[in-house]
Amino acid sequence: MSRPPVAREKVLAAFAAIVADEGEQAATMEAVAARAGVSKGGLLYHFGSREALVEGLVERLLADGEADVADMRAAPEGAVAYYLSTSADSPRELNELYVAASRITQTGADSARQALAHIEAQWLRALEEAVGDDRLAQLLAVVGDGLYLHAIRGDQRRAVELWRTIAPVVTSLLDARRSGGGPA
Amino acid sequence: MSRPPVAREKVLAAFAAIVADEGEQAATMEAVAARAGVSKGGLLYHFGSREALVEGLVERLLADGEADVADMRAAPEGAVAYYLSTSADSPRELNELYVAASRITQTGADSARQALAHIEAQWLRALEEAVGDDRLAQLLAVVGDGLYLHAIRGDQRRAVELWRTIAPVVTSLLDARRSGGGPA
DNA sequence: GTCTATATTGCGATAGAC
DNA sequence: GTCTATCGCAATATAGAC
Repeated sequence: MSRPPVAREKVLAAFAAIVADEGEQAATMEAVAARAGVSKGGLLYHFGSREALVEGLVERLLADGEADVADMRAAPEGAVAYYLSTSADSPRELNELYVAASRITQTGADSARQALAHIEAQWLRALEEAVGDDRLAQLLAVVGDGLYLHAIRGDQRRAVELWRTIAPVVTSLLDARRSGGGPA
Repeated sequence: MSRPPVAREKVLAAFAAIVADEGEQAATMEAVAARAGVSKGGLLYHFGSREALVEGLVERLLADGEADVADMRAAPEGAVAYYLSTSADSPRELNELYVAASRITQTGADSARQALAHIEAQWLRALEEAVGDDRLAQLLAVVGDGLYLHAIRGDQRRAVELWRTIAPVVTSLLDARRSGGGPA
């Protein structure tokens, strides 16, 4: 348990990668096996079914999500900037898992939906602590979701472009609110 | 052309409905035919392939999208409120088409991606005209995308909930900006 | 643990009657 | 214009050798 077989990890990484950049339908057992460098039979030794593959991905998403929330709280640029910039373009492996899970959501895997909701709730809590206003935090979370929508659609360039454009607006709005107190 | 057969329309509506609320994989030719009340052969008379079905949906999305942009510009509550509230919960048929197209995007249909980009560009232009600031307009567009992400994931209740929560924040931010001029 | 078959199912698409 | 019947294929999963 503490040291799962290497092949298993490679299979999981291949599955996440194909789902994230070609879609779930492209991630057939054969395609995943080929990308991981094993045979179909070899894959099925580690993951007895396609569903098991999805479950494995969900488990890793939850684990990596916890780590990301910790990074977010400790980020020098602040939790808000960390959250939004990584929503548009996360260099880390979490992005691939998140995009993959978001796509899998659409073919009925309820565990993926729950895992995403779990992580999003934690991101939201960290945002609340950072801005001190739960409704503003929800707005920021929605902005992150909007950036992610483009990443999920496979247009990460557009997501990054959008983030660059709106970042100063978000900053100025937060500043204005902090200094002025703001209505409502 | 001006009066396409009724069966064709019913098939298209069934396809959009199944994709929107059960996912694209569930929308098999047989399932679509059953929901539309025709046989598989009957369906294939109108749409010779699955791809033709997708193209038909894209065409309707573009037509309905134009109509929505017109409604948005004419909305009594203002273009921003119209856009964001309908992002969370559009009572109209457009929502189904938009969600369906967003899902289809993930199985490689490039025409769906292009159609969505086309409509989104028009929404953005209408937002720009309403708020008089192109970067703020992009931020609002991203907020709409974020609300839609939840609708696309099949959790429209959550999308509506989020909109109710953040609506006053958006309003107050817009007001503050309008009266104060705002930095940047 | 990993491989090469192979069984099985479900889908898109065709053919041709009505 | 709509139907029934059927072909061909691709994908999941199994069986059993190595």
